[in-house]
Amino acid sequence: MLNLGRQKLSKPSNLGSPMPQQDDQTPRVRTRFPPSPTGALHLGGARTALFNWLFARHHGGDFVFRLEDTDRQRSRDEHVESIVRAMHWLGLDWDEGPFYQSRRFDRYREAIEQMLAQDRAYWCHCPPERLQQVREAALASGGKPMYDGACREKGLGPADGAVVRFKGPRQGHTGWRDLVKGAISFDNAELDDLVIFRSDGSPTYHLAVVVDDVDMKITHVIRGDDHISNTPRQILLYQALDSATPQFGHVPMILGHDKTKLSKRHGATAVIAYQDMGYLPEAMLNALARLGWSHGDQEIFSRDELIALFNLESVGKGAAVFDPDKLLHLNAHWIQQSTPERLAAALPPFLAQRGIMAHDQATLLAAMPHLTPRAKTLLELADWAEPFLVEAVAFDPQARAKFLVPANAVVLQRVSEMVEGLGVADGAALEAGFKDLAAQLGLKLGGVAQPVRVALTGRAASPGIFEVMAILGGQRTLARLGRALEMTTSPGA
RNA sequence: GUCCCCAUCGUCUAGCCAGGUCCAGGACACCGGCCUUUCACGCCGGCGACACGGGUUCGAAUCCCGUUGGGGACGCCA
Repeated sequence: MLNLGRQKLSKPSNLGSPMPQQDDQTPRVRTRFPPSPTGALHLGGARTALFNWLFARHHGGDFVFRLEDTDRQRSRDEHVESIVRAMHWLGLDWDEGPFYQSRRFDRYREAIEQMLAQDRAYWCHCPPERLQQVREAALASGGKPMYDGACREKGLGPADGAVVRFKGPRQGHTGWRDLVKGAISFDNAELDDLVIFRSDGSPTYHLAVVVDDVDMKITHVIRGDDHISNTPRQILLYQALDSATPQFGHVPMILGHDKTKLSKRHGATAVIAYQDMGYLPEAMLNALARLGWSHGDQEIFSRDELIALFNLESVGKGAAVFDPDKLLHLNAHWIQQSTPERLAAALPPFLAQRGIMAHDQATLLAAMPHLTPRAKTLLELADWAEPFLVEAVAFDPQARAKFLVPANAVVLQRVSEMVEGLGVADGAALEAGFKDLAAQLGLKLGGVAQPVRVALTGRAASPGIFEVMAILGGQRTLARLGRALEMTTSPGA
């Protein structure tokens, strides 16, 4: 069993001081994130979680985490674990929960009894086949596939295979002022009597969310706009339960590059996959926040800035397409902002992918500042770090064929002598020496630097050559120079 | 099909609510240049959009209507 107790991951600092001002008139802000554990946390869900979390943190309120697992067939523990892992990674900590709907069935049953007693719900004996027919008939005659209310006034009781339906109003309109979309209204005639209690004894989503949001005193429901059509039905349920409705904010969906609902066809959609690909959580948070929300022309936001600046008014109304390139760019930025220590701590898994199971930490730390401007992901960072961490460098065949040739033997020989004399600590002296040598040999600086670069790193691209030598140290520099010198005369091996 | 939502560069967006300062600004990507010992970083420049049609107005990206387009919902899934 996972430990899913009260979580306190990162304490959002109050730098920039968001405004946790709470007077006694306005109730404390409480938001929630209620995924159903039927799959991994995907980008859309993560953004919804982020917006709810930011809204709560901005207002100094509470963020509740709840698992909507009323569908026992599809809900799985492994998905709960992966969602929790993703939330942890992103640093979205919750104040209460996780609550499991599957453990609250008694409470839902109680609500249903109450509605039944007040004639706000009724038993329905219609078999699935009939429902299917009614839907098809409605569709055929150009209408909306809705339940026709056959059992509505029959006064039926429980029976095998029976369900309980909500007895909704047939006239009037149900609307609300949406926090992001503005006024929205539905004709109640468009709403049919939805099932709130299944024949297997479990409550349905609509009933469970409403009861939970009431019990958990949720004040703001921030969710994807694919829930807009559910909202009038839920508002009616709040009323049937004699409860006040929370405020609703429907944020636009995140689409794939072809502008359709995000799915596996669009590449990596599970947030946790980005951790494995070498992305930093701050980059993901930054990217997710900017998908739909904006603050003038600002593009870069730290977690604390997000908390200080986030508001629902600045959330756009149109759907957004997720752009992996922008995430990559943001990741490069946040890698550069990060500290060598933190990066080094996050690197082992990526190093391991390259077969490096152990390495010298001091060397890695020393190299880090020269590596970060070149890496857009931790995976790339590990790649750049490799030459500094392995005993014998792997030579890029092309680089070797081009630079470790007999004609360059003299270059390597002379540089070795130079290093023996000057050491590797004084970059300026080395540079002067390189220029001098280049002039003597009738070469440009690159003519000297490139063979040396390949000799020391095995590649044609690396940090500045004098930095490379300093990081490697005199001994290893000389050893690699020597080995490369041998290679210039034995092309095959 | 019915209902609901939406509509500024390829993408994310600012501007729209309180019409003129917008022949529309920023960012990513792309292209060119600079820097340079390589690759990056950085810097400079370029390409590139108000979906369409009416209306209101001296004036509309901004307000109104319509069209088109897109998305979502219509389950004993959430």
